Amino acid sequence: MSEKYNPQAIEKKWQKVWDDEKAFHAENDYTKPKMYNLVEFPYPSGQGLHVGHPRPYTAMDIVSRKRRMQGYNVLFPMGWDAFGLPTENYAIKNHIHPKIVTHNNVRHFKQQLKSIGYSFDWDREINTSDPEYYHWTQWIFLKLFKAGLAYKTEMPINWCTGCKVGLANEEVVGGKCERCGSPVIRKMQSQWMLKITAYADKLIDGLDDVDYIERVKTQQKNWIGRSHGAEVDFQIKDHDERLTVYTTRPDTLFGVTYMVLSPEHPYIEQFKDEIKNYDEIAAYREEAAHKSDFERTELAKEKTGVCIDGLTAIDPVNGAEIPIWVSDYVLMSYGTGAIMAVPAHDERDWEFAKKFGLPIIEVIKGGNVQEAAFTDVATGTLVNSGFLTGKSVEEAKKEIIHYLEEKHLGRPKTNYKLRDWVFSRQRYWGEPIPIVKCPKCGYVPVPEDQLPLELPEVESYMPTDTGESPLAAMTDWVNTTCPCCGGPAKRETDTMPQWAGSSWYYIRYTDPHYDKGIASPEAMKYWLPVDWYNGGMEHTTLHLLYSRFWHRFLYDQGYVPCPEPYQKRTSHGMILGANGEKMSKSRGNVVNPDDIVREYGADTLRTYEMFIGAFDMAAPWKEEGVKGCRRFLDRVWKLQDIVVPGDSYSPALETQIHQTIRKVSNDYENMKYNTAIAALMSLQNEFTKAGKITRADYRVFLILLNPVAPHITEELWSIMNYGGRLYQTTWPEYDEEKTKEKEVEIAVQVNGKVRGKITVPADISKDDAIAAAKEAVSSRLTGTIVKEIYVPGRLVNIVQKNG
RNA sequence: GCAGAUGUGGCGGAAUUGGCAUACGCGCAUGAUUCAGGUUCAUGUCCAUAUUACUUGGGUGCGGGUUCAAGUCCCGCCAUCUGCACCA
Repeated sequence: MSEKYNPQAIEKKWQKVWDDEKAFHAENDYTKPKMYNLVEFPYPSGQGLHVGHPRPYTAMDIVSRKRRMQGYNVLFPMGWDAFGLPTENYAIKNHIHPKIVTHNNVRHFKQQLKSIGYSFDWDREINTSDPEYYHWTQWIFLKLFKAGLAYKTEMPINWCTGCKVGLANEEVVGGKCERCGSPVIRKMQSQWMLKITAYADKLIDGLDDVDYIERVKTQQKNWIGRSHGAEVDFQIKDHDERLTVYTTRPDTLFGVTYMVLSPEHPYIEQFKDEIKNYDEIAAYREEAAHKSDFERTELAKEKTGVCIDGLTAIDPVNGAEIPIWVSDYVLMSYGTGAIMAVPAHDERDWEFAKKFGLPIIEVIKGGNVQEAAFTDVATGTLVNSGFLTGKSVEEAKKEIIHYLEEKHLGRPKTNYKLRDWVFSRQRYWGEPIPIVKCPKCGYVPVPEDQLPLELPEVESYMPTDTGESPLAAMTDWVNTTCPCCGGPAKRETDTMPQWAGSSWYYIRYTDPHYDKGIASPEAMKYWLPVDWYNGGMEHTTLHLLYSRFWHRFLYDQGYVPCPEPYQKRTSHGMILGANGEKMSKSRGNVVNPDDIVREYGADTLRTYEMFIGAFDMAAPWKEEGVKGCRRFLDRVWKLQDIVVPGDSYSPALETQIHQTIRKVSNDYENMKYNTAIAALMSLQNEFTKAGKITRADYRVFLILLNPVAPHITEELWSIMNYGGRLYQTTWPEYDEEKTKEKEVEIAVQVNGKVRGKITVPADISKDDAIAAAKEAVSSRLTGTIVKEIYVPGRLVNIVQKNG
């Protein structure tokens, strides 16, 4: 009789063996077939790992372990996205240097990850807050700057009127500061920006050449939001100036009944003296400044606005005089900050027109525009539209743009919803932006041989009263000389956002200690692109897009060998709390993986995380389910007591074993871990029921289970004396012929309802199958048979008509 | 509001992409083992209905439709979840 399964002892033992043997070291042997598997590196927060982290990590660990056994040189690295706001806030509160906080958190995370037995190559560990790492983050920024893709502009930020600091959106709760409760307003601040919009087309088109799950592609495309439309110029009455708007529907130009300016539109100041109700408009603008873009568009149901008294626009096609309004549903950040409103054919315009009693003119036939906006582009025909009347929407678009171009009243224009990337943070715990501000030379890059520009030690991590970074108080550090003219100058005190370090980390893993560049050309040529990158859906539009942007830029500059960083992208679902809600400290439903490892073992944790449900869907954590997985592993452990000699599979189970090898091999690659485990459970049930298992059966079973539960299988491998290490074994093959059943049970339906079942040879002919089926349900065949359907291996359906 | 997804037993979820709905696991019930509890093992478990039978009917969020056949395809609703650019 075997000893009791004791995961705590077994797991520690094998983790040490793997470490000592450098079992999962990615070799720099560039002649082998490679596979680069990547998971999103964690932000080492003070809370430690929660059970959401192991889901993607275990999934990719399974693929990595399997591929190693199939002969691949696998790179499966791990590191730390270590700069960030919560660490800084913790440091401010507790007066501890963020470096120390980060160090402690990383130590804790690493110990947790090690206890789960991941096959990471720890020799390639990186940390974005390490100067040796951010040296190259800063270097990339300088390249962007020199290419004209980094620039400074005035941007509104969230400003806490109490703390007098800039706040992250997340720190603003209901328009108030999360910490002190004071109102938050939008304040203009000079910010570094990266011109990601210059790469909008490349980022869309690049998606054609990569293997991303469809919803990631769709979401990125929608986020970039490319639309083809036109800019139209409206003359302002009695002035030389024209008001330019962007529209995707120039065909509806005859239906314009008013214009709307964003409250921040420069014309409001420019025409201040002409506007009779300027005070009212200024008050409205003040009010809008308290709302975020999100709130402004969300409050769509209660539209607000003020009509400008004193300015009128002229319709370029029919000369009609059109009133100009100001409303916050128009955003300065999209298009030109002004729109032409066509209430008959746009929902937001329609609601606004209804509320303020503005006219609604139908220009496309098909709906009842007094009841609702008619927005169907496909079927509509133009009416009330002068020379466009009678044309389809498509034709009218072309014609009107042609007309506007000819008269110099407009032009075709492609627009993007994507906005440039705000790259400045007025914070301490981030990469210093390596720029010097010289009164003579302007913004001057720090020479590359002076990188890394290290973060100086400061006394307080609190931003200054003026909203500048804490670095601004470090006069020794701030005051410097201009690298260009040698005169006195000041350093930039803003730091980079956390996204910076994570935008290129996958490059650094290929050669983490290289000191002449981001990584050696040989390492990049061999390892890049990442073959498979798995991460959360929540990173689709920000991190994933930002890193694709940086990579594409580096490619255009000749620094990386391929245009796209990630060949394949998949996404995991969230692990929710037992109550079906997102896990969070405030909801009190967080589960710590340490507790699961301690009570049930890492292999049970891994198995449950994979068995919990479809990998790409959210699933609630249930401790009862964990127990079921532990029971499964207990049964696997006990199989050792019923092993019988035998170099081949049990004849009775041979078909099922070959089927299981096929299913598990395919399911691991297709991220269907739950059904792979279900198939292994079924096989284990068969072994237990049979009361015996041959050495060959057990051997292949252990290999198949190994990627999911590496410790217990390695231990059993050793107990069974199969020789060597399981992790060094070759992945099993299956024989397609041997997966085929000799006999199959098929359903017999009469008029689509199952009325019986028959067992027939798998290769039975259609006629024989139908004949056998008819016999099985003969008592029910009372009418005239009108149709007979045979689906091989599935069913026979006999359709009859009575009477 | 915009964008992306999801909805199947008491619960987590399967279903080869139009072919026997509910695999696998949990829970529960009954029995065995045990002084007992736990563990372990065996059997059963979609709902209703009938039965000393292998009965009959219903059933994949709701309402329609296509088809010999629909969880799967089409049209229209409803509900829930995720993201929205300074959390990462």
